[in-house]
Amino acid sequence: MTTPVAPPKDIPAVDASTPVRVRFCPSPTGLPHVGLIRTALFNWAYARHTGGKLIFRIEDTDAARDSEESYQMLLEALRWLGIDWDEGVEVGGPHGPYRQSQRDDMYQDVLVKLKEAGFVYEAFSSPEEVEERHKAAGRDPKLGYDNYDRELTEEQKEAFRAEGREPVLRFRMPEEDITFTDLVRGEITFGAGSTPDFVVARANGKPLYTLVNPVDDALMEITHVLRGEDLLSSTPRQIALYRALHAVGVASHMPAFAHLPYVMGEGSKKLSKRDPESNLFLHRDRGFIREGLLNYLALLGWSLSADEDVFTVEQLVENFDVADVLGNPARFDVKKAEAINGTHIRRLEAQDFRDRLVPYLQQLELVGEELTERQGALLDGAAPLVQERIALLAEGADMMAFLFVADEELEIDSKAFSGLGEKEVVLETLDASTAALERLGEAEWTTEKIEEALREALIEGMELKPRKAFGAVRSAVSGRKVSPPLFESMELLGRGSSLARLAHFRAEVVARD
RNA sequence: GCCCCCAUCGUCUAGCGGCCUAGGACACCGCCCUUUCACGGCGGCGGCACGGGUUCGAAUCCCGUUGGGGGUACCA
Repeated sequence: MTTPVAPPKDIPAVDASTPVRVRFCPSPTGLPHVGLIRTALFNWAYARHTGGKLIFRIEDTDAARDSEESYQMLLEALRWLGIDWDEGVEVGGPHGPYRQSQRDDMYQDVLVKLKEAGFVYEAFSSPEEVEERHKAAGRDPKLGYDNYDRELTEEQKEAFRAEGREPVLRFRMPEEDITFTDLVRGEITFGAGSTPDFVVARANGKPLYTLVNPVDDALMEITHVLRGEDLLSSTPRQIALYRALHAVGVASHMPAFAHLPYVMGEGSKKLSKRDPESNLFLHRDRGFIREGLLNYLALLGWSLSADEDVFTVEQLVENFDVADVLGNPARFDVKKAEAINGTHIRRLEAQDFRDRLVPYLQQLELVGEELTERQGALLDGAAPLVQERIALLAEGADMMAFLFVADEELEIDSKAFSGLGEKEVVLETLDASTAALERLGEAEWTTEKIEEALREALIEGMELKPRKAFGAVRSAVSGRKVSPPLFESMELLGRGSSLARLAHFRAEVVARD
């Protein structure tokens, strides 16, 4: 082993002319988190904006926490949103494999090089021993590693081994300030000594994130590291290690760093995996469309302009620059996300919107795998009626549900009975409606004729307020106080069903007290 | 404790020294439209954390305070 040295600081950096290579490198632990996906989105947007490449790598070096299921969900999440990658898992590329669990040989090679150059050393101290030494010296026991094993002699190491100890490998931090320019936060300096020597490989030889993340970034020639703010304080370690990697010929240049702000939940705490709204799939299941969620996620830390909150993914790609990302944490506001989503829903082509509703109708078991001709026709007619009035696709399916159930299976919401006025008047209204509608033949069963008949019977005939008059009919036909436009709904439902529901509802009213 | 980050309406933000008596969006409250609910339109409420500087001039620059967050693992 050579004499320990600090690696040289002058390693090539990236500049504006360097072709961009960014990466998304999650650990497959648990459900896809919206904060994580936002990070993927910004990396993707930056790659696409600059004409660069996005590399998708999996950091599965923690066998105890990683799962295949989680990996599959990550793929599903990115595919759903349309975030594609140029190199990485599933698609391959010149720097594979892209799962760290399959790259151990490379890490061992690098470890040997670093050891030979004296950049890493064997450390035998247990965490308890480090703490004890701090206490004995009157220091704060929570100070972290004390660099005790830095200058161990071969004899001392042998003695430890004789005790049956296996050493971890620690990286020797240079004793100097480390400064870098964060693309979103500007110049940041960590003082010399503020970062203790850190472990790069476990006693069992398995490398840790602290090693493999920079090593893979170097090997995959990453130029811009856009990652979560939680990794900001590990950057000095990353930079010091990068310099060492350059010294041993593994890294060609130092990447630029950008630390993206947190996505917060309620109050002032980071949106945790425990919070339901952190789960990307929950939003999808509630009926967010990719356009809406992508738009909202991009708004967390970035903005298109002073007065536009709604934009397309094309606009995002055209305008996104990581330098414009804000450093302050952003709260995930479900209400605003829904509002943005609603706008995108309204922008959908009618046919597209209709088609996207199908899975939600299936989820409610209103339709089967294949739509029947009748169901298709109902959906065609109802989709335009709900498109203007919902923020989530699931709401749309729910709103048109009454069209897809048999008359005798229609559930009547208890609230549908309230606010209709005096019971006698309600019955009279229903009777007048039925009488007027019965005079309409099948051929006349159109929105216009239905409206005409009901207006004549109820508004003119009974001199009722429209709200009360149509409210009773609405409750009868849809079982709800709120529904798509009534006359259109009745046309879709058909004469027989409409009259049957009127009769059924009348009986229910009579039976109620 | 130590290190680092952050600080404009309730929330997300525009603002990068004079265009700001601070603009937009969501939410909220009115009104209009209206067969319900929405959509749409109009209006309203509401903010530069505090204290020092620098400057002719500060939301914008600097320092401090306070507050919030993260890190300080043989997790990532």
